[in-house]
Amino acid sequence: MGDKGERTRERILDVSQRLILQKGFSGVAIDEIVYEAEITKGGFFYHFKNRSDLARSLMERYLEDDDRIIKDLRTQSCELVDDPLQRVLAFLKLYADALGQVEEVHPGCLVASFTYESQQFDEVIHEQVRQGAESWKRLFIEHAEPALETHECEVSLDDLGDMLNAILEGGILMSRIEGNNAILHRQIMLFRDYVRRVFHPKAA
Amino acid sequence: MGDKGERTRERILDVSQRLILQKGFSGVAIDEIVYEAEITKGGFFYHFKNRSDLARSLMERYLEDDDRIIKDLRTQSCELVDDPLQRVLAFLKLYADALGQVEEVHPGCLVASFTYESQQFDEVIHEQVRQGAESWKRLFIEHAEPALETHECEVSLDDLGDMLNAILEGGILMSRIEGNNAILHRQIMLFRDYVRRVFHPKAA
DNA sequence: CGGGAAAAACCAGATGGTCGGTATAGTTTT
DNA sequence: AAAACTATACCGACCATCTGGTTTTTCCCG
Repeated sequence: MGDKGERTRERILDVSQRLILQKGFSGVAIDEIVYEAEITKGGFFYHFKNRSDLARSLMERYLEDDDRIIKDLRTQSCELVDDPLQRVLAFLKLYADALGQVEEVHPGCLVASFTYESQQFDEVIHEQVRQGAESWKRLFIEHAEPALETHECEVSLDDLGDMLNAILEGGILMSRIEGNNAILHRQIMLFRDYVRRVFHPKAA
Repeated sequence: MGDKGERTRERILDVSQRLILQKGFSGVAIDEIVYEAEITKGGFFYHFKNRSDLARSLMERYLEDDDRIIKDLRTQSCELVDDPLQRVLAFLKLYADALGQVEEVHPGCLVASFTYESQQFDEVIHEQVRQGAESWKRLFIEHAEPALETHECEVSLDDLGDMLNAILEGGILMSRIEGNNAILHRQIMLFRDYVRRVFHPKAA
């Protein structure tokens, strides 16, 4: 199988992502990536045209992975319960567990990292970041929409989608600052509690 | 007044903060700061020992400013209403308006910026960041505590404090991504709505 | 199935540039 | 006279990128 190159490429991406989330994109030298990935500089530039290309590839992979994870949890939640609102609540519990119940602290979100260095990147990456955030929001909204058939919601799903994104990003940040991943878990559960409170069964 | 030096120092800090929030700490060269602040390199190093010193001074000033702003809003809210819970809600409305009702998008938070480049900084700055986040949280908790005399709260104030921090940081991030500061305003108002829902008057 | 050419994957090293920081000597402002 | 700079030069480290060569893998032909 001709996947040796692919494996090296993935290793470069893994190492890069880890380093970037700790030091910021501009704070990571290619020399450092090359050293940690146990390749040479030539090897790096065989796989990536330049720094920008690395950034674009990283974000692409990150968003794809994230999308898959969220969709998996959504599917799981649908298999667990039938009621649309309960599915949303189950989904949020699964999400909280997935992100918050690991020992180590969350490594950070590439979307946040790149946003705080936005002027270093070209318009292609800005668009990737926007699409990513919008995609997360839409996944939540689509999952929550069926619940509107049987329930009234006091808040717009649009605002709730933004709120989930904000809580996630903010929760990751606070967890990193405190070195305590439990914060992230609890914050998602608080959001879940809020969702529970703003939905009311429709009076038939 | 012998504050010419102080004014230059402040100008350097202003320029640095603006640039860092756009490009990240590692992404900003001292040469660039020097150019934008219309001084020379010698002038820069007259005011700051080195890069680390700049970072520490920036964070120090940022936290002091932020602390003052929050305390002002808290005082304002106390002048507006008497009921402890209403004061918290008024405070959050004032906060939302202050941060969210400006035309331009929020420039970003230095605490978040530094956290996403944490490995670039020494332990002194890590401690500043931790203290900063804890300070914001404590200011909210102290402001909300009197409400517990007359009301029951279904959620711990500790968790609510973390939630406010998370919503703020996450809201700032989402606003920047979308280029729309209204998101930040609405997210703080959603948090306010949550606070309203978890507090119940005590049955005398 | 095996050898060999082509293509893919990777290495070693050089280049030109940038950056943080230092140093020095002088000038303006307070 | 002290504080607050300017002007300029310099250094060593670092850094992105390129060139040209080498190894490894693939795969096709016999």
